[in-house]
Amino acid sequence: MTDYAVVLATHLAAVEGPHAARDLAVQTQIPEPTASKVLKKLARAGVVVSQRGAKGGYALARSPEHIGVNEVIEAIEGPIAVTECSDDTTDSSCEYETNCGVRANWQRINAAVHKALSEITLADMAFPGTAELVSIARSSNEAERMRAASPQSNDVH
Amino acid sequence: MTDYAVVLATHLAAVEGPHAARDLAVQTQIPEPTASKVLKKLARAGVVVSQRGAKGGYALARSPEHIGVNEVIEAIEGPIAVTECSDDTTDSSCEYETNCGVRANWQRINAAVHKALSEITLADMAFPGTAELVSIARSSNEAERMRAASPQSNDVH
DNA sequence: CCCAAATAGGACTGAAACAGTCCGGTATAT
DNA sequence: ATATACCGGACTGTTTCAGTCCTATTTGGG
Repeated sequence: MTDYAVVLATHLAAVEGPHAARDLAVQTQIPEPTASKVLKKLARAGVVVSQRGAKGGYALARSPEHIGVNEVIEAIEGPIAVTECSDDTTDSSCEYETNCGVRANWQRINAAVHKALSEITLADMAFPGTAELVSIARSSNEAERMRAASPQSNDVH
Repeated sequence: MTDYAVVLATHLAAVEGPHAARDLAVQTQIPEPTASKVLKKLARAGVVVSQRGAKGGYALARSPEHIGVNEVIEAIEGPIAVTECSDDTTDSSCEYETNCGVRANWQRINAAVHKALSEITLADMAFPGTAELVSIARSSNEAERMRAASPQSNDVH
């Protein structure tokens, strides 16, 4: 579902102008009800704006270079997890300092992911420049090495 | 489960020396069978090494500063998703160029996440330096802004 | 003024993933 | 020999998720 959102948002970035949900579904090969659902979430999150009624449709809320893929992903999956250490009365879970230290640092991981994602804009996705294609080629070795490991779920979140 | 892995690995990085699964479970407040399961996966992926038999236990396979959290996370969840466009006969799913272009760029997102995660080592998690604490403070604004959005699942996976 | 087009919102369902547990097997110090 | 501790996998109940469908509500056009 998250990947659908990225595909749809990128398509909106590439073509520009309002699109009916049905048209987008056809053009992106995504089943229509699902595409509609995704677009609703994107609208709710403020990534796209919607126009109801006849001749209505969806369009990006801002210009593609000002929308990071993090916004698209978080619109679908909710905010990247922030494990709060203890907002509860019992701080018993914190009596082991080393463990608590880890949980405090957990947000560093989230921040890193968030930052990495926010640095990729829909403009990058829709109109990849040559400079960035190089960086893709360079990282393809890593990608292939990764593929060897375990065969499990997809999704980013 | 992924967060358990990070907690356990960080604990191994912080203390050093072999630890029995049971001890680790107690020290990290993680239910023992689950901790054991996680450790097995980490061993399988080569993040930690195991010593069987009496006086056995787990220890990091390498020094903490040479193990990125990406290794820990990928050991549990499998490699970060790589949506391959088409290794199939029918290239029908590629007849819409804009759509296919997106899928090609999808791996850029994965690469970015992978890179961000690999730049955080277990040493960073176990012994956070002051310099990096600054970067955490700086990014806490973002974190709080994120919190406002939608109330959904956690996990990084 | 009325109708058709199009989104908003939510209820519902079947399938998949996941956390957590448990057991029989194997290796190894004492 | 024996107690200790990891290895491997099977099993289960819960939860999440993708996908569908139905009923408003809004809006442009004849």
